[in-house]
Amino acid sequence: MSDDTRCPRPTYLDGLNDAQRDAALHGSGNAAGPLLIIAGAGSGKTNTLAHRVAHLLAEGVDPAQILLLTFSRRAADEMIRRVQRIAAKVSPRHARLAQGGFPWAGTFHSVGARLLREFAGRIGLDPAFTIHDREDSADLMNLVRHELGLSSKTRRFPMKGTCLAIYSAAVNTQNRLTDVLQTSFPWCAEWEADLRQLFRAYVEAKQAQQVLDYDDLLLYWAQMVSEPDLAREVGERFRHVLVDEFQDTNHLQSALLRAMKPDGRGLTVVGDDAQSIYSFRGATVRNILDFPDQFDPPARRVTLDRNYRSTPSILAAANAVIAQARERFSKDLWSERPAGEKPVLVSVRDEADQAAYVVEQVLARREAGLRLKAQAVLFRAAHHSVRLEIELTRRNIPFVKFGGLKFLEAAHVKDVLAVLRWSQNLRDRVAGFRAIQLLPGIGPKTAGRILDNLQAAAPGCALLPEQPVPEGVRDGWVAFATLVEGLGGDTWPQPVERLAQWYEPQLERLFDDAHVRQADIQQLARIAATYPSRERFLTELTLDPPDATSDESGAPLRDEDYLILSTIHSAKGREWSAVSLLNTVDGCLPSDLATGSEREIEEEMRLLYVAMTRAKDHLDLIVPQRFYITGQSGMGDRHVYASRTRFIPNRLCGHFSSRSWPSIEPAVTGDAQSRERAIDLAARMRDMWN
DNA sequence: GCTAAGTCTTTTTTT
DNA sequence: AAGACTTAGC
Repeated sequence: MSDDTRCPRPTYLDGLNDAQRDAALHGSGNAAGPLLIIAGAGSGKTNTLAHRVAHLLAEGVDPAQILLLTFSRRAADEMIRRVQRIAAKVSPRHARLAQGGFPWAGTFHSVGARLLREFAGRIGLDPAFTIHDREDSADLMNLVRHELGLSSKTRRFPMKGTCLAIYSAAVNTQNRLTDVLQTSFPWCAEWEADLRQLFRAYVEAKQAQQVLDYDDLLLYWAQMVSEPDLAREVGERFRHVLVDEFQDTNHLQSALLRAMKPDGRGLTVVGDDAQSIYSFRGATVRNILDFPDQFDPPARRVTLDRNYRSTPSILAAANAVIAQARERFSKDLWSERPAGEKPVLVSVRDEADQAAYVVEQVLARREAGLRLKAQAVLFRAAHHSVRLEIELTRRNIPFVKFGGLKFLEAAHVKDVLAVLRWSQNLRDRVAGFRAIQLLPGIGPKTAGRILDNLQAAAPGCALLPEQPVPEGVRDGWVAFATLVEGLGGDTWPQPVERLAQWYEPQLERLFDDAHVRQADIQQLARIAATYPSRERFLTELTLDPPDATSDESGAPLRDEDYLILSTIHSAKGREWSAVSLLNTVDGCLPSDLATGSEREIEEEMRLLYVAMTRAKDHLDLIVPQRFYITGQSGMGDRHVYASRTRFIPNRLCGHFSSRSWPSIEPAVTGDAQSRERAIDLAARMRDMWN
């Protein structure tokens, strides 16, 4: 018997290298033990996982038995597309099977929502529960906070966002409140007793209104599978559970995986500890570092360290940066591509020059034949790109921005959605509270009273127009109440259009830039029309919000060429031929707000690593020398000097080339001047801390 | 009881 | 630069 027949290698696996194939084929047959794939940046992770899924299909696993957990909806779609392409190579039957889709592919949160709706009856949950996004949750927290009288304490009580952050951290890390306060929010520790009371009331409020927040989607899921019978039932339904971006899962998520797959059989997780960048959301590198030894026998580990993306020069620099990290699965990425050019450290005077430099480079590369879409500008915080956005708009260069303020978070969009949500569920206090106050002359007091009345009354909304409101508002209120009552009767998407019509005068009254916002409302109506019903629209929008904001520059058409602007977090998993990183400066990266502990600083270092490893061929790290202080009157000249990020100390400079822009005139006075400035600089740096 | 104006705090990354 | 809270005025 020849080797070939004993180990037949299906041709659809031909494109993989040895390690990738090893991962794809792991545990062929039924006895697939737990598998950890450490997949470095650009090592073909998605491809490997997609092959593994296709291989499972080839072995006869039904797509409905595969639970595929990814970080974002977009990642899930991409994965499924690839699986379908590979399955087409296996056989026509498998192609059809894959074409039918994977019902259980998505984010932890969206899969959680689906499971909970299905099992709602058995865990005492209303199957029609609504889902609050972060801002809704913060609003509810605020409501409760006021009701408990915590806002009028003599010493200032933490604000709604902080309260929610503390609550969320406690839930996601599964730590005690005391510990969470101690480690992450020491300045709020004095409020522990009040916070505990607040959180208890917050949970009760959610339950009274049949509302779940993001954390609940995981928490209820975890609670559900902590019941042995349900755990077995859910665990058996999914013969295979595959988790992407495992380094960014939190304690709660790993607990829930373990509950479903106690012995790890059928469990595959993929990740890269060097790219863990979500600890602010409770994610912990420990999940991936400790994964193998959770099981007996321990999980098999496969490392993918061959990089197919970047030039060796870029990889060498990125490896040198991440080598400074303290704890990780050691791996250095390698590549067989030609060396390429070193990453460039570009020194510019200020943010205005930074924007000008980026535009010049982007245009030059486009002249050289590189499409805008193959280029990206990355940054730590969404507002870092403001200058550049202005410059791009002025120069008529189309761009799309990822990350930062979402379309759905804009006040006017939230207003319309609040009315729509309230019309669906009049007991939704958060939506109602916001919706009712849209009427001029009605504030928190009247709104609260109306909601109390509705709560007390029997379900059904016949009495809405009769609610007590101040005299001058009567007519407006009756018109509004009638509209809200009528929305349920219209066929979708009529309600959104009627609502938009009603909202227009409010828009004029509330905002100076009403016409810009009006465009967003129309955009919302267009998005709404792509959903089959009001219910589906409202529930699915919270979990899968549209990606990019429709900017004033006008959203570029799909087939048009445009430049990508993105926060580093939103750039996860993506790649471009040329990447420019803005503000590679201490204070921005690491962010001033994240230098509290060594753990936070390490995460900022990984952030730089993630940014660098997005680049295939060209990488510019831009270092503005000074920053103007915002908030000063008129054309103030107050500024601070910044220095290159601490993650690229001098001893690593050999991995980079350096340049200044605009190029320094070789004038005799140049040196003297710059030295004088340097002395000045040191004094100012000290002054910053006075 | 509502709104508008003024003061003080917080300020990132996202499902 | 925005949001939360307080205070003054209608």
